[in-house]
Amino acid sequence: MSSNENRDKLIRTASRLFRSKGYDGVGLKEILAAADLPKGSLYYHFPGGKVELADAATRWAGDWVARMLGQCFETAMCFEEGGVKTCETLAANAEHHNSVPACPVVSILQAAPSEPALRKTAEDIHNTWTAGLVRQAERFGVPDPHAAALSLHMRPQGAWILAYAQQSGAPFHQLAAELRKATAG
Amino acid sequence: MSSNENRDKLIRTASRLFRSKGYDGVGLKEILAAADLPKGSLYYHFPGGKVELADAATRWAGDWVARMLGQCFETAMCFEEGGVKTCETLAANAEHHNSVPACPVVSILQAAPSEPALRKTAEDIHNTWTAGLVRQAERFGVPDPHAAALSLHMRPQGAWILAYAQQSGAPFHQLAAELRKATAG
DNA sequence: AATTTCCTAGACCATTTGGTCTATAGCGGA
DNA sequence: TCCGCTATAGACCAAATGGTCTAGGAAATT
Repeated sequence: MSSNENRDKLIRTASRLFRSKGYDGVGLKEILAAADLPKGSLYYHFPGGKVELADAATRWAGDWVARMLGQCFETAMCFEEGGVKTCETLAANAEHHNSVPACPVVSILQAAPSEPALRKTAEDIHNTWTAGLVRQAERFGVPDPHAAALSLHMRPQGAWILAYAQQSGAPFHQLAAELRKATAG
Repeated sequence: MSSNENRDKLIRTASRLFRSKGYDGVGLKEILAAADLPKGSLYYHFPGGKVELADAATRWAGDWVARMLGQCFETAMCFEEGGVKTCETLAANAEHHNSVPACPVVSILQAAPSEPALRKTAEDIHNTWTAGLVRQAERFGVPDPHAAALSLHMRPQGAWILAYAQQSGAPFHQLAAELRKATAG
């Protein structure tokens, strides 16, 4: 068995489950059953146990989001359009999978008080996202790039909470429409 | 012992802990220790156990938010100002307690897949908030009240996530400033 | 063929989980 | 005084939790 195959399977499975039920809502038992792997594999690949696995899974999903953000903004004609594309991508994903997983960072955030490592992970990922948005805002010559980046971090984040709550892509579409109006008007 | 005294203490304690560590991140043991009450009291007041307690705690906190929203908008001169006041209130709370608890609904949302009752609770509270915002938007003669209400639900929700993540009121201030600018310009 | 390395397999452990159940303390009314 | 009700008190339970540890299989290296 190529080592990384099962390691990656653990990461993908864990990410999916954590994003659906939260860090504390998922047991190792459930993750291992879903990945069809024994406990030995987990503790071989992740000696740090559940926390290390969650860390890896969250960074993996966080990178996916960062890349997605990059693509949405690279192909956009202005800053707001990047936000629109982001929302549409998140909505499309929701509709494709017929379910809305939580933002990967949010799914581990509640465990932060008990697991300091995860707080650090969440902070790192948020910083990456914000830094990327700042860069894009600067690229488009937005007046206050930092404020614009924070704004475009907050708004999809809020839409994501509502989308997760009602398990629907509608809030993403709502936000996309709103951002589109801001561009035109 | 007046019955409702300890019942309320359980609700307040549970709400605080759930909002800090999430539904699955808090055990009954911890709640009872924090409230200094035995298990018998919990199951007397809440025969449904943890779920019923979480339900009561979330509705209690959700009502607080709804009343807060009401006050912020009643005393405002326009719709956006209501949003500004809401953000400032949330920021003030964060700074007063030197900690940012999660939105009460968010704190139980991740348990929804396993506990359908809590999904219903979350939905009810979100509907209450949105309905209140729609009413206010109508009162101020906002063009599209429903869209405006959803927008002003999403945005503080997103700010709340960031505030919770970095345990700081700053995101609320950032959003308040942004909304203030939208009023003026 | 023997050895070494990598990874899987899962038994086993102490602790904690949510939940049930019985006993009883305190008190108001008869 | 005795009763009956409310509420507390916590022992107790089966199941699940995250984590450790030993054994072994598979394949590459010698």
